[in-house]
Amino acid sequence: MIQVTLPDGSAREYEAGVSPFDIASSISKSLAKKAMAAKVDGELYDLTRPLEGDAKVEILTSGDPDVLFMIRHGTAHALAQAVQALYPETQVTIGPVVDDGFYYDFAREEPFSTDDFETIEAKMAEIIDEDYPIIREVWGREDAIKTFNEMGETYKVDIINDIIGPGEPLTIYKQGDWFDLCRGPHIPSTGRLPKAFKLMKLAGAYWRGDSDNQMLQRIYGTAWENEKQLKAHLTRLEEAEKRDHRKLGKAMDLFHMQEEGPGSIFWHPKGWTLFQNLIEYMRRRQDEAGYVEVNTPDLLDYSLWETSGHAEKFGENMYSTVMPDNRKYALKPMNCPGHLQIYNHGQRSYRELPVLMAEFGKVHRYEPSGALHGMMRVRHFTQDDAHIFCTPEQLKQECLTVVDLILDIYKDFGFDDVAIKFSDRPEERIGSDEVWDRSEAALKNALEATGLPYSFNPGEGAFYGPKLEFVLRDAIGRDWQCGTLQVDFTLPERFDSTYVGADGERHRPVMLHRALFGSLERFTGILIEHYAGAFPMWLAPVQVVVASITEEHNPYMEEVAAHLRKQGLRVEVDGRNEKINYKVREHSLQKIPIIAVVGGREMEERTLALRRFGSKGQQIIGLEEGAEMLASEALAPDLKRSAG
RNA sequence: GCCCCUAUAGCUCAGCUGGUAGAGCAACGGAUUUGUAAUCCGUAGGUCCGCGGUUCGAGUCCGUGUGGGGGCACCA
Repeated sequence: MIQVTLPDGSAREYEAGVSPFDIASSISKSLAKKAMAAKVDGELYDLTRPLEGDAKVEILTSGDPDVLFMIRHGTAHALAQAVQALYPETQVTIGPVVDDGFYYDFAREEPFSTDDFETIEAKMAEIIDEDYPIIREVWGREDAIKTFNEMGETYKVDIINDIIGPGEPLTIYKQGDWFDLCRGPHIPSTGRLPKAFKLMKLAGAYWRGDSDNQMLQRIYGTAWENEKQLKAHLTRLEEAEKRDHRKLGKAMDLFHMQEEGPGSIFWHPKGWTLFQNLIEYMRRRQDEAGYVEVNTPDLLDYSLWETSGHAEKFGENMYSTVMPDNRKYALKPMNCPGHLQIYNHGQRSYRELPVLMAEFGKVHRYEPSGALHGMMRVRHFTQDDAHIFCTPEQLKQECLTVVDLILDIYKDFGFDDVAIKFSDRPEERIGSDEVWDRSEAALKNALEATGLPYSFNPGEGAFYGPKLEFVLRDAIGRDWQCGTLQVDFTLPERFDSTYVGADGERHRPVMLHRALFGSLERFTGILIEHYAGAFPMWLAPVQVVVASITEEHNPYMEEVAAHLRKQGLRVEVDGRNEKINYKVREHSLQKIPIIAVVGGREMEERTLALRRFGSKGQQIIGLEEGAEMLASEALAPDLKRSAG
């Protein structure tokens, strides 16, 4: 007997052997027409596949996130069918659903071009118009391998041989004369695809994600339930493009990059102010949290990284050179060995622990050329790095404190939605399994004590220890991995770090690696995009522009500027012989938080006419009072809090 | 690193199928002295990314290098 829950919440019963589609038809013609898929006992299920026994069935129609998933998957199949119809020499591989759409990977000698997209899209539309029923079949292993081999679809054969377990059924989905090996499920016919799709981009991708394998051609597409959603999505992409930090960095004169320094940033005065604001803020927060700040050499003997194990794993990515003294030096790619040297300098007592050692450390990494991306991934960057040396007993508390600090700091930038990922031992690692057992347990234990939700990234830990990653969601919903917290029992061992315990014996400290912003360069880039260049006053490189109506008012303008600067505000003046409209436009485009206009009235009454970014009104306020008000508005969030 | 795309003035871009470069903004000079998102006129500005090739002739076609973009792989 089959129990069915209807969209209105009521329930009916059916005999086994009917399909969800039969059920939908028995309820109403319109439901049968709208139905896209079913959920059977909570699992997605083909609408037209007969039900075998007792089951709880739900009929899914548009508006359901699972339906969108099915639409995207169906559109991926339409893409593959269209491509093979147009370019028969093409082999298909896989075509999964991803965020906002889908992709399909093809193998073909000749490269596709985005110029082909129009042709392919038209063919896809044709396939949808044909309304081919999508039919599920279960094939025998031998048959499937034989068939795909005969067709020259070697990748499908690989999938059957290497990926699908021997016990698993091989399902084939047919639409018209085309079919694909696919786990399914699928919507009942191509005609139900909404045609709200668009092929987006072309990319290379390694077969099975392995850089030793052949490179395939990937076509990305986006697909939605209707034209309106598709349009909205495309608009979102345009909006995101407008806030691109590379674009805004140029337009706002924050930084530039050039050919001679691939992956390195030339900070212009305004960008550097922004950068320094972040450092000052972090320095205050760390001071408050009991950190001490240090500075260690950028250039050190290579042997330190041989000791740490970084040379073996990342030697290729280190800038190193042999100097005339015949010693090999390296630009530090991370600060850990430096901090261990300071920790090891002299004898440590348990009474000193924990030691919280912070450094705004510039590091150099020869990142693969293809990885470089604006200021988000560079070869020369600054970490807000710190290492916490503590006793095993202190470990949990220290982890908890770091997590609290990270989340609290992100809040000050409006990042309230932060996801935490826990990564355990990778395949390539140092340290014994016993040590990994301990460090993973310790970190997990601390994480669970926070009570925060987290996800699990198996095998993604650092080579010396497990890690937490903090992923924040920006103003337009994009995710960025920034902070990290790693537990390390191994490097203290390798560098023979010790402390003397209460028992008078030497013990091994535990080392925590943590960064909150991660890379200052990257974090600055994220902030540019998050705020779309309209920084809150405390971060803005220029907080106030004082603009005169005519040159006659320039002396008062200078007086006002001097007054505001005395309050610690970052002020520029605009006394050019231009219309006030022109000046307001220019500084609004530069997203200056406050434009203070001064003309005859203001000069006379010793006032300011303030215009705030994003609002058109003006506020008339006395010079003294206005300066004080602006100064308090310009305080960093932590200073605002302590000012009460 | 791999695949595809791409490089023209400080910036954003135009330059059809090969015939020795053009616009807007910015800059500079002048006029204008202006009340909350572009005042007018004028001037100057380019090894068309580097190198090599094809051609009578290359910004344009081909090769190669470098940078950049979109992905993949990588990410201490």
